[in-house]
Amino acid sequence: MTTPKRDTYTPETLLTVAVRIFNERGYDGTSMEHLSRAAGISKSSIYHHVAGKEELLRRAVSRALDALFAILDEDGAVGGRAVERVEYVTRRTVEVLMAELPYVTLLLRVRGNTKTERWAMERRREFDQRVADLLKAAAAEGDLRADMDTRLATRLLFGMVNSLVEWYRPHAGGGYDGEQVAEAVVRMAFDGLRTDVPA
Amino acid sequence: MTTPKRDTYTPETLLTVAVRIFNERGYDGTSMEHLSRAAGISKSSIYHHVAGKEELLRRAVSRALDALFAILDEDGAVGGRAVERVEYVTRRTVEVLMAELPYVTLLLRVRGNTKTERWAMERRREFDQRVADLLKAAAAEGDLRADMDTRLATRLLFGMVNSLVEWYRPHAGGGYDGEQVAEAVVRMAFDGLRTDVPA
DNA sequence: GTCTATATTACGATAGAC
DNA sequence: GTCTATCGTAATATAGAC
Repeated sequence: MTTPKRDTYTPETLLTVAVRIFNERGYDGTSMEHLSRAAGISKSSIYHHVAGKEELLRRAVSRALDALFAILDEDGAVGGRAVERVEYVTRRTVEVLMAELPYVTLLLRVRGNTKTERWAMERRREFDQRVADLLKAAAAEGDLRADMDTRLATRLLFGMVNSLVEWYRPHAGGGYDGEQVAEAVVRMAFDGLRTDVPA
Repeated sequence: MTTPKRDTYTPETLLTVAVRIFNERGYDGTSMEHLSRAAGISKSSIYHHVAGKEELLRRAVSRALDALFAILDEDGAVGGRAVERVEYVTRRTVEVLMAELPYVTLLLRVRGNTKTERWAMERRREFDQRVADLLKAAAAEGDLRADMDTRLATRLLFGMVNSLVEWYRPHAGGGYDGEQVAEAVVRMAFDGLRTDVPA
């Protein structure tokens, strides 16, 4: 079994450090020198574990993408009324985003300067398209307001969800509970901020 | 008067080119060589117009910040019921974001690696705080749902608004009308996506 | 105002010792 | 597995001609 012997790096433990620095400085703003100082080993030692900077990026965004796509295969995302599936995917995306925060953060900030970045952007677009199809189905079933374009609604909804990476921090002093955030996102998106008044 | 004589660059016209490339490749991912090729002049010619890369960034984020702060001084943001002021600021922020799209985009993506970036982030936090105070007042007046933390609501609301920079493009083929987008944001944020049902 | 040429530093990555 | 030393390239910025 994989006993955590400590001390020496593996590609996975090195990735944890690298992703943190990538998110602090941006991928392009992070040099191997920055990574080596944060990891406490020399630049050349990093190359013993991974092929280079771009492999670290590829491992990170893959992890984020795998976690996001897995949502779409869960029971709550494949059965029942479309509007229920949309709510389910929304809530689960918030949860995955918080559970895999640094990896998803990196994914959402990729600019497309390298082959790895362009591949990540393309897979992310696929995920967005799958979600957009869900909203379209919910609108067709009459459960979403008809006066709003579904593609636009998808973008706003997931713009709100994805914005979590800009401020959500686990365990922070004034931090929010994960469940509280997911609930707030769903409430605001589907029922709105305004005090309920009789229609 | 400032006749647009064409052809030769000014700091302002150069900024237009630079901001576009900054947004395509990211600020750190953009070299002076990239800028010189995009502008059609040599690297050294750029230094004739501006002190360097960071001055271009400073000019860009200043323009974005000035436009955003100006909203808070407009009539609709200072008078009347707080919830009306929140709606006004939300709508106007969407409009400013679309009108100054490349500049605001750059502002929202700075990471804090340089003094200019840290200054921009600090001013942006001030703006966010001013908006958060507005929502707090609206909640105190009973016009926003009481079961949601106002700081959290502010973050979600402006997360949604700011996400526009990730996809909104003016004049695009399948593009949205600016007014339509602003209306959709306000509708979704305050009334929710769901079909209205009697309370 | 724009250019070519270049100084200087930083970068990603490798070689080879221990 | 980690290190020091270094290679080759690309970065920001400047010098000086036109």
